[in-house]
Amino acid sequence: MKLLLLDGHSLAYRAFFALPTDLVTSSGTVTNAVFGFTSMFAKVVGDERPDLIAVAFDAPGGSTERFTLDPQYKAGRAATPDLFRAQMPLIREVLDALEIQQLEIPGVEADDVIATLATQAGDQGIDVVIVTGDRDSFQLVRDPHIRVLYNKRGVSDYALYDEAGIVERTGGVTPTQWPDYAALRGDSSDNLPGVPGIGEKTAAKLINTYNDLETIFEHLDELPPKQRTNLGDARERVFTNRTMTILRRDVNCGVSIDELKQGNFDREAFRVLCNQLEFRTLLPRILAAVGESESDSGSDAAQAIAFEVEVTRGHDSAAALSALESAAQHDGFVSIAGRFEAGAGRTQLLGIAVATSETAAVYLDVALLTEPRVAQAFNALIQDEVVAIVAHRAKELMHGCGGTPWRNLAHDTAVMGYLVDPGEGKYLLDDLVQRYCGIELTSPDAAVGQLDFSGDAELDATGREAAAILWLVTVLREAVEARELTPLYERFELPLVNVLVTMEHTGVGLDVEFLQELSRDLRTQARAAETKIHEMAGEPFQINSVPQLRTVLFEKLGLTPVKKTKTGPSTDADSLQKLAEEHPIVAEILKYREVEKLRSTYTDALPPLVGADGRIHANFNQLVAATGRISSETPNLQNIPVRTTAGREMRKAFVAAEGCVLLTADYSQIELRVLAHVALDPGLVDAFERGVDVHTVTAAKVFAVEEDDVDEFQRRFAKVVNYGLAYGMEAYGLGQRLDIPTGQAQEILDNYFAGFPNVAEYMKLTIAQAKAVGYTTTMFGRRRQLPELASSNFRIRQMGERMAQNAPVQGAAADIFKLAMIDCERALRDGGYATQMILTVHDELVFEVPVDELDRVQPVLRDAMEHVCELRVPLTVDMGVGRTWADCK
DNA sequence: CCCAAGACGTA
DNA sequence: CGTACGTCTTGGGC
Repeated sequence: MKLLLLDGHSLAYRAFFALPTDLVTSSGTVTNAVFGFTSMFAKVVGDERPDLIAVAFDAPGGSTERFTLDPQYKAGRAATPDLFRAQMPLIREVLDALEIQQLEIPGVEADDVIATLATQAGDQGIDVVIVTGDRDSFQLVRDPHIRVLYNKRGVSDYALYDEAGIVERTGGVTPTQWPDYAALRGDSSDNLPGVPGIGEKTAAKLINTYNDLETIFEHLDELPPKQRTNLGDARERVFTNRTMTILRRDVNCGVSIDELKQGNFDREAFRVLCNQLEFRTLLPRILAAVGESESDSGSDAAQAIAFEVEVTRGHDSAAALSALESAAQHDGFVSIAGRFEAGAGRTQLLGIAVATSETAAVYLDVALLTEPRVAQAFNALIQDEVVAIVAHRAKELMHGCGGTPWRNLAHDTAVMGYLVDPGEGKYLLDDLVQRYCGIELTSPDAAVGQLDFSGDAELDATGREAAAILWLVTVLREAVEARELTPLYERFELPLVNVLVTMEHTGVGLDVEFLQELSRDLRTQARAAETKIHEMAGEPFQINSVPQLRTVLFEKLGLTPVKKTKTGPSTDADSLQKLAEEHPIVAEILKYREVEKLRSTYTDALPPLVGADGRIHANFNQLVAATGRISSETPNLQNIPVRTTAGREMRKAFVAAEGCVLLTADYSQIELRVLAHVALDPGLVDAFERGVDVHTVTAAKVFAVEEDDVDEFQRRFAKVVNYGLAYGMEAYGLGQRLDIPTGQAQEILDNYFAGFPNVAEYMKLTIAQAKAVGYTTTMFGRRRQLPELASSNFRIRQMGERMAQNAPVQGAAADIFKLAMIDCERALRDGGYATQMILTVHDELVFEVPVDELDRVQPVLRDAMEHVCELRVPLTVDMGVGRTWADCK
């Protein structure tokens, strides 16, 4: 006998956030949560085949009991988005149609209902599986009968926990100990504060050592001083937390266990409902999972989505040759997956798998690939303009294969995943395959963790990846197309992969000796500052340590705190600046910070990253920034100092190769120009068309003076306003920034919006539109999902509004810039230039140019950049030339 | 070896 | 109480 208990609210909520809200019926009903929940339901029912099922829902008011104990319970929690709430009745309707028992007990949460039923059933020797995304259910697990099927994330990622599983997952905490553990750790989503300094790890350790809260508090004296005081202070809170976390097992549910049988449902009625919801693929899955499907024999096949891949290993060059040659003849997508020693793209490639069908792949060891004839065949494959190559994170694979671009790259599934939801995060192949295709990529062998000494499992995995990419391509193409992202994908993102791989492969020359000398100099300066600081403080201490610095400044020397962080007064540069008058130590600290920052982040961190070729090869990441920008890591070459004189020195270390110079090309005020274009503001457009300084024009409007009479001070204010605006800045922030009263800042803003009325209008419209659809769009169609806008939490919603104002502007600038990179690269290639693009910094490109082609290439690049697209205002590019980056002025 | 917090570099 | 990033040091802990 098996009972399945589902937490309806928790699962539906997970589904809602896992799936895009543009899952709508043709009549406009958003169905992502219904679809996701039903899909989850079909999967677990199909997998578990329970005899009894019940779905519990939270009572509308929540738990009366917990609320009485702590009025703050679940306070501050984002109200359920309207789009979600509207779908709950539909979920109930689906379950009704399936004749599944639903329980909603007034004054009680779903958890407690489940706890009660699970305990009753367990006592009767019935096997219970609890399906939920709420970890508090872990306390219910009891061998051998009660287990939790925990929804880790998304709609298809689950883990089934028995007692041992819980212990393993939590780092030693047993189900019985769960409430004590959770009480220490707190629960931010339920607004139960934990103990400062005690996170999951520490809580688990304490529970492991002392077993329960009572014992911990009896042995406080054995703990480190910090923990002791923190625990002591939080004592009452912690015990309340525990009471709140313990689930009730005495709820009067009004049903007995044996009544939780699925009723005889009306298949036709259900079919009609599915049609209304436009669940085409779901209908057969549900029917297969629940009760016998139409054709009994086919039921198993329908629910388990088979993903068998036959991976063969090419053992010799003949096998490799024939595999590569037949791939080259293939009339359709050819997918390639790579296996790397460690990090993809940055370490040795061990082998590749090639697939031309969704069920078979060939794995080739890198040793084979280096044999001349095989290498030739492989090169033919990746360079052949007719063959359509698809890959996942193609750029990394290209690096593994020698760092040259693949002109026949037809698709990159990671890039598509990014475009569909650029905030999602990692775009792991197995995640995408699971989400979009409903397929478990990990092979059954790997899943059970079999030890494997032959390495065959890894080859197998690479082969499966190659095959899975072919599954994914089709589905993602549809997803991209459905969101009208195809032009952006084909014209911008996909060609960019080749530009980036070339740029990363080329790298930038670094003068290591220069940096080492600079490092010595900085170290001396730091020492000098350090000595003075320690003298003035009257004792030596770690200046880099914020807690220690706080003690010295605000306790010992009695300085006045300016602003606070959540752990104490802030010591950031802004605050310290304001304290400079109070004590001479402040200036020295600022100095110390400055030189130490430069030393640790630049002069000392960069040289170890230089490759065998004497150059730095950063990783320019196309898939991280939610707005569409490119980011740079290991190292970050997009934050090399430039604002201060001392900082700018760093740029002298970035040097052109022998016979070359560096050429920088940066868009002048690209974001403001984008704003002028999209807002179609006459004042802004006019300023850019006249080619005058936009900050001066702004200053004239804001301070009501003639443009000729604007002074430096007014211009500086105007500049802050201009940029702050694109970030959704308000009066308070502007005031802080300019060190003026909020009222005065408000006046400036009012004047601004009076002077540029369309900007105000545009911002309002943008926010309203984003709220209506749940995402923003750039002028080139790039989307950014903004779930924050649906939050009931004021602060989060406001943050969402600022992001909504910024994303279309920053994003469009990024779009334009990416197009410029592509066009520049093409111009260089078509013109047969030896010039290389080596850096990209949001609105600036750096090229390495052979001296003898500088005069010819400069206008070519300028033209490519300035005419990359047609805006209502001109795009202008400033260029600089020099031996080092610092000299490019 | 890992994590969080705070600080700070860039556009 | 201004967006978007990546990296460093500390301090605590595993």
